[in-house]
Amino acid sequence: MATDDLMTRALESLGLDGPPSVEAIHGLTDLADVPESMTITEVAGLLDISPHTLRYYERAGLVEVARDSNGHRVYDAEAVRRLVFLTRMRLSGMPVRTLQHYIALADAGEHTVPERLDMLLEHRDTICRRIRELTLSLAATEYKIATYGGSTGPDVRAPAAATETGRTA
Amino acid sequence: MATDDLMTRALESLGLDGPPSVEAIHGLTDLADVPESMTITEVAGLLDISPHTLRYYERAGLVEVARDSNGHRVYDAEAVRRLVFLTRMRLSGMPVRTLQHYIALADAGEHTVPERLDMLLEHRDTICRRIRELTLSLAATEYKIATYGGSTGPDVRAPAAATETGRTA
DNA sequence: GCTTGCGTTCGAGCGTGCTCGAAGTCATAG
DNA sequence: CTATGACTTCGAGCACGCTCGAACGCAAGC
Repeated sequence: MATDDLMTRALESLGLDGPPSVEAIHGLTDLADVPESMTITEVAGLLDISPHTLRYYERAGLVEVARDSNGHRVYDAEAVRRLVFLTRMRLSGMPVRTLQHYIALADAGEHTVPERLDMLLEHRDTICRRIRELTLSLAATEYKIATYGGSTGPDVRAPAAATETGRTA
Repeated sequence: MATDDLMTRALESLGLDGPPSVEAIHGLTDLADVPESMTITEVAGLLDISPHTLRYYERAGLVEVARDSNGHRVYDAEAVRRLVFLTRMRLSGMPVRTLQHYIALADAGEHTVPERLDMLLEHRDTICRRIRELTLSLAATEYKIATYGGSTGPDVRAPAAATETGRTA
């Protein structure tokens, strides 16, 4: 069996064949419809995280959020945009510690732009590495599924000697 | 700016353009050169994890490892192959709990093959989802890098109204 | 007036996955 | 004879990222 095919199929099964422009631009711009101000549950719903987590982020110093007359949080567009960024970064694996550093820089002013840019570049590399790792793991998993015999190792060599359990469907 | 280009560049920067057959087959078969038996540090070196972690996996019931006359662990080829599988799965995000379940099934015998296969299929889907997530995050990060202005949000709309910090290099 | 509901603060707790330290055993080197 | 060093077991500790519970506040509805 051609291993190129294997990898190709693995990549195809991701659904990355066609131009994903619609998805992509949505992922990038779904923050265009941010209202003037939102409650904590609204933001939680928007970002698909819990109010608990939002309060945690605030405690961690990642966002400042104003209060209304009742002491309830009022998220303005700025805060929501920041949170969109933060959750994106979290989702792609950036640690909270790193985000704290980033935010501290952002709040420190313009002159920290180069360092922030460096952080983003490094994070980009991290994501790339991770995707490569996952792609390889995916190929390995596909392979194991395809040749499944029940042994814990793929048993790459041993074309006719199924030692433990023989089944190749 | 064309968002297709953005995504395309993002994908290209992964280095997935050419056929990665060599890499792939290596990732799949580097367990072919497994010696008859290995010490804990050798296995740790092979898998790039710590001896501590190997003992932890054993305590967790993920592998059984024999001892020599000194009470030192002796990893046979079977154990090493299993550990290769386990670390691959861990690396791709499968929880230890799930692996415990999988291993329990594998040790339970042939009749658990369908369930094990199901687990692998599900894990494959999980990896695919994760890769898609990361790919999107990568595109977003690339975008933010490209349009970097220092604000926390990408500021997709607002071509001339830089509210916080105006800089678009 | 009282309940219901949605919010608040604070600190503690938890699940995951290691990671470490202490105390001991053995084998080889000097 | 005694280090030195690689290994053992056991239980505890830790970093991370939430997640939760308790006690409270306010505002609208019955």
